[in-house]
Amino acid sequence: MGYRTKQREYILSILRQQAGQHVTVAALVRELQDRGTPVGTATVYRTLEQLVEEGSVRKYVLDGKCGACYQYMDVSEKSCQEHFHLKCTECGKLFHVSCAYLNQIGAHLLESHGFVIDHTKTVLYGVCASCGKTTVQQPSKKEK
Amino acid sequence: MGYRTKQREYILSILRQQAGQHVTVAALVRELQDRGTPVGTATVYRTLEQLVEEGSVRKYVLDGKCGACYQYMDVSEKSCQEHFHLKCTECGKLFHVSCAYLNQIGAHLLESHGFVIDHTKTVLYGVCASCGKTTVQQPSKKEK
DNA sequence: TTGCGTGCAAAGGTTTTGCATGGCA
DNA sequence: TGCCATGCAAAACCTTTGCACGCAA
Repeated sequence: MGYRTKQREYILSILRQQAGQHVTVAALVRELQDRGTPVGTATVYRTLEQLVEEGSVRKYVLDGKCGACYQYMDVSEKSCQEHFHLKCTECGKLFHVSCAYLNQIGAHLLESHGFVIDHTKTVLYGVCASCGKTTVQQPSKKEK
Repeated sequence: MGYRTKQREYILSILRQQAGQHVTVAALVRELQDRGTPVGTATVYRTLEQLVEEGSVRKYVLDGKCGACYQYMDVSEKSCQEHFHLKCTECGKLFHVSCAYLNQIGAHLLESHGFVIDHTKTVLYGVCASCGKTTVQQPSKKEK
């Protein structure tokens, strides 16, 4: 589905290169620009939409602040690579955590609670290691 | 924190009445209007922001399409600091889950990842038992 | 040649912000 | 009285859409 155009190749090239990581549309457009292969924003959106549909890319809507994030799933990971996302409420940083222990959670939720977790939309909020050292669980909003 | 203004009361009144349900800012503004107690949109946003901060209200960003959803947590639920919340993306229902297994997660995250999870902000998204029987989690986009 | 893909700009919607005014404490 | 809260409008953003042109098949 879809023609094989150079714009699509440029976009896929970046996505594959950063497979597993989160990329925003803005970052993607900037990178394309920097590489000397600029692609229109609308095209980027339209292409990503298709990729999400066909399952090559996941779309995350972490919070309205900075727009959606897209993540390329390479073939091997597409089915099994399940990891959690931790977002620090202090520094806003996003952590990808994929450890055996956490991976059991999905299975536990399903077996004991009949709940199929969607890693695409789930984000664990809290305070990361570096912020935790200095802060005393104080939800701040002023540091904008 | 914050003055006790009538606008705030109007907003809280609606939120409390629909406790547990999710409300969009647009719907809130419309309802306020219909009740003959209109409140400026900016004020609604600012008030909700405060309520989210103090934990009375939860903010959900399910998909960028229709804006964020807000959900009032009544007092009995507010103190659910030590268990997880599961929200079904199909029926929108919120589940409070507190089992020994899940409670270990907080400890694990802290010990192995230095991450202090905030249960008041964290929601696990997925498909609940009853919805899972019939649905096959298909990311659709057509039903706008 | 056909029709999808692309780019640009404009439109659309949500959320934020600046500023003067009004109300709580 | 001092400050925060409110409202309005404008701005800021992200995303979508219309339309003419270009390119893949």
